[in-house]
Amino acid sequence: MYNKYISLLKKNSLKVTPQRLEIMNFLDHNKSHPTVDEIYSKLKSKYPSLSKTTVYNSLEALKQNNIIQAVTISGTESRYDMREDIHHHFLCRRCGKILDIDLQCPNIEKIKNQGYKIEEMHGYFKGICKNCIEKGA
Amino acid sequence: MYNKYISLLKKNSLKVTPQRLEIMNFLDHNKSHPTVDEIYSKLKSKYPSLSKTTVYNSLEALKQNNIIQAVTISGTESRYDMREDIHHHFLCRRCGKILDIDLQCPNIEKIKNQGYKIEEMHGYFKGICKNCIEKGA
DNA sequence: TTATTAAGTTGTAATCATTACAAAATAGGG
DNA sequence: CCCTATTTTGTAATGATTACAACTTAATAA
Repeated sequence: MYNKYISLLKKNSLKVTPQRLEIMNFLDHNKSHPTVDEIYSKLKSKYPSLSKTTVYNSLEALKQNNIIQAVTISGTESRYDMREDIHHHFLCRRCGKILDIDLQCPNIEKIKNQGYKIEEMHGYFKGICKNCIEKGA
Repeated sequence: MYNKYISLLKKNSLKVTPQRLEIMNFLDHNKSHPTVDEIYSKLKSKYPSLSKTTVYNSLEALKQNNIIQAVTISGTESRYDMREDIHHHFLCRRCGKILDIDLQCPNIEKIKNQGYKIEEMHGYFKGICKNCIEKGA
């Protein structure tokens, strides 16, 4: 059911293309913060005509319209996230996974009151995740 | 007076080299979160033998030892910061400046209590800074 | 439905930050 | 002063991202 994605695109005056629908669908069903390359590789096998530039272009358009969010926690590549609510991210140094951390930032209001206009907020934590701590020695 | 930097290096079992001292001194006196290229260019004119690889290497060593911090807010390049206290960053989309935001994150303890080991914490805000809002129409 | 055109897609070729590597230099302990 | 591990240096890769131009298509209006 791509209706959800179609209306999101239309609401933002973006043309509805099969490529964009596939990318949105992929992100919606892969919450592991995939890289451009992961998105491209997976979709390429199903849609051989897909170009990596299209993936970049589409992600950029979706990001500009706040449909998706770029997660730059690793420092070397962007990862993408389709969640709408504000949340933070945790990068595990041992297993490399990027986990969602659900918490509110009580500081945003404070900064707004200081005269800043806030358009984006990112909270990144790095360390060792619960899972790896339990497994590891 | 480079004594401060010398003892910081020694405390961390890093060799004291003129390159490292210059880089530390530069960061200490340039709180504008310079890029590798900015650090390199400025120091290169004073110390022509300096190599950009050395800047990268030194920054990496200093980062590993928590003497400096990498700020990856822009997504395209790392910037560096010598402040010791925990603080957040604000990237102004209009003037491009990266500003320090002094506030505590009350959530760190919460996440630790959930079983995560936290080694780093980064809070990034993006928007328009006070200054640009006042100047702009 | 068809014609029109602005928007989107594609592939290739740049770009640019960062890393790899190996040879030369040097810091610091003995 | 010697020795050796560490650091510096320059050059050459790497890898993510962007630029670009030709081609294609979505969406609008007649």
